[in-house]
Amino acid sequence: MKRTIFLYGLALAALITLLKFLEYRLFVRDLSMEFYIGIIALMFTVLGVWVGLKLTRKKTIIINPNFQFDESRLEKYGISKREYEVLELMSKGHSNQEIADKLFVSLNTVKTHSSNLFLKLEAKRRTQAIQRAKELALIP
Amino acid sequence: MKRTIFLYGLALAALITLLKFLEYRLFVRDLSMEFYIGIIALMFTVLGVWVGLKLTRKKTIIINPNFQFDESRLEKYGISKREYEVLELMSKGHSNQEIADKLFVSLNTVKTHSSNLFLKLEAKRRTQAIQRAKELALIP
DNA sequence: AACCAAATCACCCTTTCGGGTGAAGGTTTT
DNA sequence: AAAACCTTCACCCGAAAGGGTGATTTGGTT
Repeated sequence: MKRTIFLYGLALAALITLLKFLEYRLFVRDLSMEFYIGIIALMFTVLGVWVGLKLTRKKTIIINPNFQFDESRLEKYGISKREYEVLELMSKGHSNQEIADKLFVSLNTVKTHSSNLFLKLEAKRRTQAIQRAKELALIP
Repeated sequence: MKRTIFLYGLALAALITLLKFLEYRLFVRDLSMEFYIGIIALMFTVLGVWVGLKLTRKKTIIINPNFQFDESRLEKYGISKREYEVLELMSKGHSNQEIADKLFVSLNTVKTHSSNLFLKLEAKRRTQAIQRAKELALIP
């Protein structure tokens, strides 16, 4: 982060130097105003894109490839064991009926669990719930 | 994506209008050159940051950092570009209607694409298709 | 004993999904 | 030109999913 800011300062300094040089050329010679403005706009756009990239790249790494189950995370979101079992099967692509068969409960029960899951994970659909759960490292 | 580019164009147009206005003020009145340059630099930096953010936001959602997109895999399963776009949005938890809105096509079109996807991925449900696609390293 | 959270199930109703089929327009390949 | 493929869209219909509400049982806590 500090390095990014340092590099940003460096780039800024370089830009200003270049600008001053261009400014000199502008007033002494034949460079048109439009060209000058264009250069400035281009340079600062590039600079802005670069800064934007630098500042957001970090968020990419937040999530985990090597999954480690952590029960405290479940408590954090108030997800019970049974709900978690439903969530796991759900993420593997099973239908509610299949989940009901595997857990030896009725279809209605699975629906209740999944409804509660959606509330706790702030999801509207099961695919969204799965996505959320992965982001929260609840499931691999 | 198309929307981003469109908005970018719009923002650019607005900026240029503002620039022309400032340019007028500069030559007719009392605005200093430095001030003018500063405004331009600032505006285009902001624009650049915004564009940078827009272009990288997608990568923020990636769960598996060691994912490498490989087009040959898609060909292996006969998945077209459009179908792949649907698959991506699907895996992010969007409904068919939401996907249709994002891709600027009708709900029926999305259904067709997803049906074809299920055939090609040998899946019965969208959750299963997502699971399969991840196993096949088609999506992160 | 009283209380509470979890788990179970039911019923009703709406929305979303998914399968099947057909079709039109466009591009690429043969 | 014909064939093959992609993309787009439509209609119908049944299956699955999801929301809301209420009820019962059970195990653990107070």
